[in-house]
Amino acid sequence: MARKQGSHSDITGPRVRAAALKLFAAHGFAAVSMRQIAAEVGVQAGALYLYTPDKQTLLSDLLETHMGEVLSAWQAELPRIEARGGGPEAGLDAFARFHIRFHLARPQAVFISYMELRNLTPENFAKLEAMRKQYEDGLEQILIEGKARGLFDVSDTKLTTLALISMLNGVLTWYKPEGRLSLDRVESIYADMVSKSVRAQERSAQIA
Amino acid sequence: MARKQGSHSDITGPRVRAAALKLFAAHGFAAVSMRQIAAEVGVQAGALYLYTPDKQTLLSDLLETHMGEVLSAWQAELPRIEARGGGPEAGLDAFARFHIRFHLARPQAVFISYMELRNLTPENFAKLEAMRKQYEDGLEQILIEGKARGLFDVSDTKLTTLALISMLNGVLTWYKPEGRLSLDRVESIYADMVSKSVRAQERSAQIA
DNA sequence: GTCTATACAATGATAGAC
DNA sequence: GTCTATCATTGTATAGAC
Repeated sequence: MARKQGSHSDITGPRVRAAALKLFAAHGFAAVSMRQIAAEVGVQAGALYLYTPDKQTLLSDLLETHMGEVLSAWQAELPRIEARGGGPEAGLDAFARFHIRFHLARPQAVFISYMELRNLTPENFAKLEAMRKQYEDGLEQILIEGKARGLFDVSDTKLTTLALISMLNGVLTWYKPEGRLSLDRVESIYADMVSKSVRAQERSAQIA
Repeated sequence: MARKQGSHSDITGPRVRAAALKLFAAHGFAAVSMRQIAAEVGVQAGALYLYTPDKQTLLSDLLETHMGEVLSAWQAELPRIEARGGGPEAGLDAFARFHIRFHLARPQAVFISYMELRNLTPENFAKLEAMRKQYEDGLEQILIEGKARGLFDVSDTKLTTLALISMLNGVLTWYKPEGRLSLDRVESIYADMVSKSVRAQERSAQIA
């Protein structure tokens, strides 16, 4: 029989995206059906097409929204770095802590951002790649400046940028909020490893 | 004993696994159909079931074979570490270089080993996790020994193990054999970052 | 051992009733 | 705006011919 008649487009739209995000993160884009998403929302499959032209667009909207949030959140972080002196060391520490904190607060969006890129159309993929590159460039600039000042010993800033981000992303694969380590502790350990891995050697014995 | 004209089980079996590996890595387990795998091999879909009971087993066989190769290859590497003195510093360097080299030689298998774990049945997943843990323990033992000797400054060996492996795995996302950096160079840069990120501070100025 | 043929559920997406 | 009903297609897997 006829179920609810109410107009819910303003609330159902976000719920559709939330359900898709949750299910894509849990099972993968290709493994999740529109019917599953609809069931999670509590509507029929056909109703989803009021909120997205197709499944592919639903995915790319989630990814673009996420990367947009990453970029603007990092922009918002920059004044805080200046307040700490603004040098490359402060910047690198801030980047590591920001990355850990922000990503752990949005594990599902981060997860699909790294897993489901290949399910995007070439156009959508290119747009996401450009945003990701912009974020990476923020870190690389810090490395470049630190290297120029002799603070960092980095032979290849591009490679090092990617290596550091990979290390930081790894936290997603194991971190559990109820685990033995607090978020602050995890942040500090990672920030310390990042810092040490690029720091120029103080004059002292090298290992053989 | 009637001779058959197309007896190829000894060659078709490996080709089925090779095709599945290639397609799973390229598009994801859930996105690849048995029909696609069959087309890649050049047989009909039904013929695949001569070589695997089902799609899920095809995946878990690929992953278990790969992890078995990782473990035995690392075992084979241990004598080489002894030859270099056998200390934690030599061990850590050897691990980083081994991991980079071995993984870059099998990018597809490594890729699905990290991406498709969630598509395994709980039993198959548990088996794979145990093998992965065994590999990680090899690295953690090096860190534990280095920490005990005062060579490494590592506050949490488990977390550091995961962070280092994440960093090393990252090479897969960007390395191209025809790129601007040689494999040796990449190996060296990563091994250097790994080494520095855990090395105990020589006495000298700390950053503020 | 490999094929064709097929079973039969599930998929993404659309049309039209209310 | 949501529903039911439906479309063409594709999914995994099996049966039986040769």
